Amino acid sequence: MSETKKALNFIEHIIEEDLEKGYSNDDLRFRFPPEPNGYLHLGHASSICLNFGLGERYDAPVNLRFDDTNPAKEEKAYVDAIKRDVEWMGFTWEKECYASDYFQELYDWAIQLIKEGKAYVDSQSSEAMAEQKGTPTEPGVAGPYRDRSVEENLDLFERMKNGEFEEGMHVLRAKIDMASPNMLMRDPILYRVLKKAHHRTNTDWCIYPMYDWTHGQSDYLEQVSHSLCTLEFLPHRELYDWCLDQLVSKTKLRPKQREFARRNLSHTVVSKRKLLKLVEEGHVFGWDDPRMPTISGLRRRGYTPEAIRNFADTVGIAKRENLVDVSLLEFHVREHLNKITPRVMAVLNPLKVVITNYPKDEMEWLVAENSPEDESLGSREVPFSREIYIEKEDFREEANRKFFRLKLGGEVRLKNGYIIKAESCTKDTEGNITEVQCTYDPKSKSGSGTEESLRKVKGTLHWVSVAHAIKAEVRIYDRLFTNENPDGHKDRDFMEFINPNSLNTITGYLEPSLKDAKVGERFQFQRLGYFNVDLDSTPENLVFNRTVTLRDTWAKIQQKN
RNA sequence: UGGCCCAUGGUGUAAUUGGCAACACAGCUGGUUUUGGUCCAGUCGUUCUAGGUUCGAGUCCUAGUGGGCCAACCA
Repeated sequence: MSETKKALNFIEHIIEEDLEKGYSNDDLRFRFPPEPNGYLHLGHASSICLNFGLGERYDAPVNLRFDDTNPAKEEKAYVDAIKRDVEWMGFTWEKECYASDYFQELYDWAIQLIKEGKAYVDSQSSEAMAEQKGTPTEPGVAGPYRDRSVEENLDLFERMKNGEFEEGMHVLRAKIDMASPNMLMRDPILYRVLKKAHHRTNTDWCIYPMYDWTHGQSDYLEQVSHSLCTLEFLPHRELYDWCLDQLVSKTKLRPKQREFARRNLSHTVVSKRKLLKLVEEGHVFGWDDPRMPTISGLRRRGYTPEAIRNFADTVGIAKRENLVDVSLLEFHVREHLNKITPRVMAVLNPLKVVITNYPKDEMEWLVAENSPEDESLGSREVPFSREIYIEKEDFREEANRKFFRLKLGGEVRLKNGYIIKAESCTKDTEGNITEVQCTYDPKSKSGSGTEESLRKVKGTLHWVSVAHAIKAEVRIYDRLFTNENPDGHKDRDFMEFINPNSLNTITGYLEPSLKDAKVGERFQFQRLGYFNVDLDSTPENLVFNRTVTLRDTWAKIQQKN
């Protein structure tokens, strides 16, 4: 690999420094720790690429750990979806772990904490506790149960565990510092009663540990060396370290939490809560709707894992606020799809062209190269006949020199076929063009080697034979939000910016070779964009998604005028 | 009226840790092309402000400005 010179990000600098200061390469271990309460999105993809990328770079193991401490929100179905997504991204985890596997250790450590006088059972309402907690600018005050005896704490905590109390009656709190400038250190809650079945431990437990009492310990148990999370957890670091201080053994590795900025993508939202809202309110058809920035949505849309990984690598990782333009993501899909997809012809907005000097009952098969990028993809045959469809946008009665397409009296080449000349056109009563009459040059057939076939004409159009075309449903997607940063307005809700026209379903006319296209297969519809076969597709009713358009300089030229 | 984090072209990230500010995307010009795609060549544009330390500051210090995070029995 020529990657060795690649610049390091700040996390890699930290690791390099640790390596110099005495960590051995074998000490390195990472983890990707999603909560199974929703589907993974592009933000997670960054984290996945970071953690697993570090694993690859340092040849270190990476665990997949489910942070499953809140049975009220978590489900097995999400666990399965997450595993599928990480696998699809092309990464392999060392161990599949669950925070719930550590419930017993966590409980034992909590007992130890109580015995050392560092935790107590609080029996107030959450409102009362919130009041005593103070505000960021005012210190908190001690509640009435802060100095309960160790014996009473031990007894109450055990009874909490045994299910003797209803939810909300008692919680276990760490006894740290009610006046700390860090709100999280003001006696954080460690355990709460939750009488809900857990997707793995079922009803074994009715008390569940909070995030802060779980995460660092889980890292420690798995001997994760660098625990990477997003910036909003930065204030948690002090508590993460406090929790570790209570139990870390000098002979074992002590995990480090470090924080990076989450990636924000323009024209979308990346927050499970907000994505859930889009699903629940029916603005999209589900978590894997091709318009969603979820990994499953992107997969269904036709994105490749390579494209997403290259995107994540290009964007990199840092600590500042950011809003990455979707065009960078689109660049990376195009880059990959350009290399791997076979080219085909499809007309999405048909206009009939009759080639008047082509015999009525004749047809022929023309040879078409599958990819100019990859010869090994070979070629196929496409049927040509007297009546074909071209795109409506590809014909004008008259146009200036910049218009390389078909106009009356002008010539274009039909891709893989003949040069045609537009002679006349017919219109309906409203003046819409309904048909174009052309003549063709029989000697200009592509690949025939004749002088005429070598003749240069400015425009080349894609087309399909009317008699041979197969119809398919084609789903054209646009951005989900009309605003570049729907989440970034203090006075406006992100839902105000939802794009009502993010999905446009049309009928396309495809060359017949596409008849047997399988779900998931990707193609370039020449001059139009990259498309793949949607999950909803059946042999009787083909359904395609437009993954992304081709780069369109013609559209830019038109915009300027 | 608190604590913490951050600030480099339009966007995202680099800068051998104090030594000529660079890479990708986007934009613009041109060339090639049987995809107005791809590819190739070229081009535009950057260190928040004010002080300080230093031979030398994007990098260190001070102050300011701007943005973000922190008061869930969520993670």
